[in-house]
Amino acid sequence: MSRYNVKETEAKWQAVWEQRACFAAREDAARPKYYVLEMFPYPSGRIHMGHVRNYTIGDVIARYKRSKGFNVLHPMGWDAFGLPAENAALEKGVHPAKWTRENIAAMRAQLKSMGLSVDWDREIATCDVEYYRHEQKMFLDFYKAGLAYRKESWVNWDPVDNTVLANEQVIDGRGWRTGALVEKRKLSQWFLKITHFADDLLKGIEELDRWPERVRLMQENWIGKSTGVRFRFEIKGRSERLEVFTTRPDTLFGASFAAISPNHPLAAELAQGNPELAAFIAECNRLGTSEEAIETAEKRGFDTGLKVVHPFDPSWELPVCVANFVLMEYGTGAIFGCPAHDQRDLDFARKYGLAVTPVVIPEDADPATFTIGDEAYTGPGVLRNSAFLDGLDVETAKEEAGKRLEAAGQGERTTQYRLRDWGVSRQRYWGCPIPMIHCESCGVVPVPEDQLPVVLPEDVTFDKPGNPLSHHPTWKHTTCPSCGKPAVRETDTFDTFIESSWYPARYCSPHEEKAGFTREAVDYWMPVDQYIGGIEHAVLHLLYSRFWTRALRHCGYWDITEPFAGLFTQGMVNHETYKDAGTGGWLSPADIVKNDRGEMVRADNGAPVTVGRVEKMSKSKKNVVDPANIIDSYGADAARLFMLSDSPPERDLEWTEAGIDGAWRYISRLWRMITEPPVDLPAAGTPLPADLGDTAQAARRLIHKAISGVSDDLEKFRFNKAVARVRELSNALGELDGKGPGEAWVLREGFEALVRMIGPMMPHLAEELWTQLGHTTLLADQPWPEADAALATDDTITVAVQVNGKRRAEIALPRDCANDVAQATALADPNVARAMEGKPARKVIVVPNRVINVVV
RNA sequence: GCGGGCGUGGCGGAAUUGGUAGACGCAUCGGACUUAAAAUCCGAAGCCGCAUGGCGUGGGGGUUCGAGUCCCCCCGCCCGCACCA
Repeated sequence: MSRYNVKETEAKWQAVWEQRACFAAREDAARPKYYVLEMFPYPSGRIHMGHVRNYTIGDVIARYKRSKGFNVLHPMGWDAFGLPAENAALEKGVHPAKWTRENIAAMRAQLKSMGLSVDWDREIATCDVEYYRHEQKMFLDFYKAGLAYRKESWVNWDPVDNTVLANEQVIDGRGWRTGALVEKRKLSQWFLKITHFADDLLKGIEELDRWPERVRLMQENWIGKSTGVRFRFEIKGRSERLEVFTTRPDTLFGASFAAISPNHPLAAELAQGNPELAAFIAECNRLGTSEEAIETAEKRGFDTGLKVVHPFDPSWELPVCVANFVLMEYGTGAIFGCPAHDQRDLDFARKYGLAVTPVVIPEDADPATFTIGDEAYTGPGVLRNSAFLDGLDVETAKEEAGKRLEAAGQGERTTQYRLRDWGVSRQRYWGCPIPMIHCESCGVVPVPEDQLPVVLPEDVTFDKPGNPLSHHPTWKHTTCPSCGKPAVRETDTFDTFIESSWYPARYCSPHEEKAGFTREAVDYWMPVDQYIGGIEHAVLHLLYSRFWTRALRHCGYWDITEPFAGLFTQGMVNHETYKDAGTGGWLSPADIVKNDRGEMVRADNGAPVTVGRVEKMSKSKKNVVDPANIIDSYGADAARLFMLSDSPPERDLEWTEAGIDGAWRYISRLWRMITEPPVDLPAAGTPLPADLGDTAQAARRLIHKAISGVSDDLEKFRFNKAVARVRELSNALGELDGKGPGEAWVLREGFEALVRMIGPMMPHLAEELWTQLGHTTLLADQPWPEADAALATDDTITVAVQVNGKRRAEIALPRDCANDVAQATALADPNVARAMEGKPARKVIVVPNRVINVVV
């Protein structure tokens, strides 16, 4: 019995595919293109199971589409700038560039061991100047087009390290390295005007019909469009006015206060002469901005003593409070409070004894008795107690109130977005330099295009805290392109989301030197037909890419609007967690064994182990399984098969030892079944014999049903079902002894179909079996099998017969047989007759080819 | 709090979208091969019952000839978020 030699076989075919450049993509107008892209990895050093799942899914799609005749582009590269490289420099003294490039080399080898159908000739790394130089040019074009600008913005500042911290480096308000209390500092930073496209980005979501609904929803909420009115209150005794935004101008007659954010300039001004208010503001700021804090926080306010005048009634004055639930970042940082129709305002009013006047009465309520309890009324209704708005419905009243404010010059109807402009400056070394120069006489001057690229210097040191670019002896010193006087370069670098915003385009012409991409290449390949990655990028990366695509169109780079026509978000790879029952410390799966009583114990000392819940693989919980070890012992195909089996790809998957064993067993079984058939198979290409017996005939039906089913499953990314169907077919073929008329021929047909169908999932095994079946071609170049529609549908169908909705019998009927024949056959069945207990059928429902229900 | 999703055997999951619930796999049990074990192969199995049969898709109700699927109420779990005026 020959054993399948995984290691040798997988290495052999990987080499063959590479030598023959099987997966090199060329533009070809004659063939339909298909661009499959998995989110490119950050070169952390080793691949993890999430990568294996991601790239397996992508590779199945890529190989399947290839076999269906598409001209497939399936590239790979590295999201190579970012903070971890700088941390490595600080912790291990390795230069970020060296660390990154070594990681890339290691991970490239690991990815190649998966047998991906990637065009490695198109590999890119975003830290290469050949890559990032092009985004410097794009940024300058955005600047010219008014899409990039500079403004003051807050950063987290670590006073000990004298460095800016990213949000994730701030833990409980302290710097992650120094433990020092983080300060807020204002710095001048670069922003991209994503808000310019707010409405377009929102409208575009409607067209993304191959995106998951929940990602579309998350983006919609993130953009957060609301329409309303911006108007100005007159402040008693002061010359300036208080501007507020509201979506409910219809409820203005129910107003009982105005409130401003603790961070509102007016609050700051008043606090100067009022230590109590200053203390209140400080207290509000202390209260964390975490969701939990906000949720449990009580609505609190501080009466400033100021009064504002109601816009529709000069004799009506409202108190102005500083309130902890008003956000400076949204709208104008000030609101008017209508307790009857807004829950937060109601909570606030109840606490401080302010008036609660209902002005919208539900259609079915009695206006004389309608009152508000502890729940604000936010539904539809008719306006009351509202002067000129009385009797109007909510929508009409909103419009009318808006018009009045506009007519009086007090306000205007506007649209408000939650979306804020994208701050792209990072006070970091390992990123793309922002191509700008600061001149004392000329101010900010863009680097002239002929001086691009601004190359990130690699001769830097990390011995001083802060950004090494600022400490570099020469790099930042230059001359002003405008006046020629000495000037300094911008030492900030770009947010790494910029690199990932346009990399799909770079893959289309990765070696182009003059531009980020050529028009011909992107016109042919873009947009990406299928993008695959984790849900964690649902908002930022995917939204920034959509923005960047629009910004490029705005600047005449191309005509496309959306970078990703289809999006698939895969689930996580999880694993059981283990703790030492005595010490409570986390244990790795590798440290655990089953003892002879079937209990989980420590491998080293036999101590009992508590098995915890199944959770996302993470270093901290030690429930990580290294794919390299798995591929080493079971092979890439087994790992790939496991990733595709059982769990639907969008759901979380639990990695288990038993599961990978099962995958390996199936591979061995297929190998044995096909390399040691029960009878000699006819030569490849032997025509269909005339004398097919019933067994052979039935087996052919199963083969063609499987082809049709698997094709359908792969089209819909239902890989778990495709695997189940493939196994079903191999079970059926395994039962044939090949001795009956035509059976040997059918075995060959079945094996070939099987091998073609596992091609995308287990490409090495499939390629090897293809050779074993006597072919000299490459399976990778073979077309997907075609199902014979006549064979894929049964001509006799087993139909269930129900009596009063309960299944009582099964009968065999010719496909699509006449209803009266079906009915007669059903009623003639003895089990049916018995269940009917001699009563006449009142009604018989016949669902063709499905079910017959007799009602008595 | 708001928004979204989910709940099916011991487990992962399937069910042609209102038509035979439990495909396929894992674990389990029985048998064959073996001195034995492993591997492999064959077979059994939702639950209750010896059986005719009954019960069964988180719980309760409804619509329907027929409900895992549709509607209403409740329970539990997961994810996202922004007190958004």
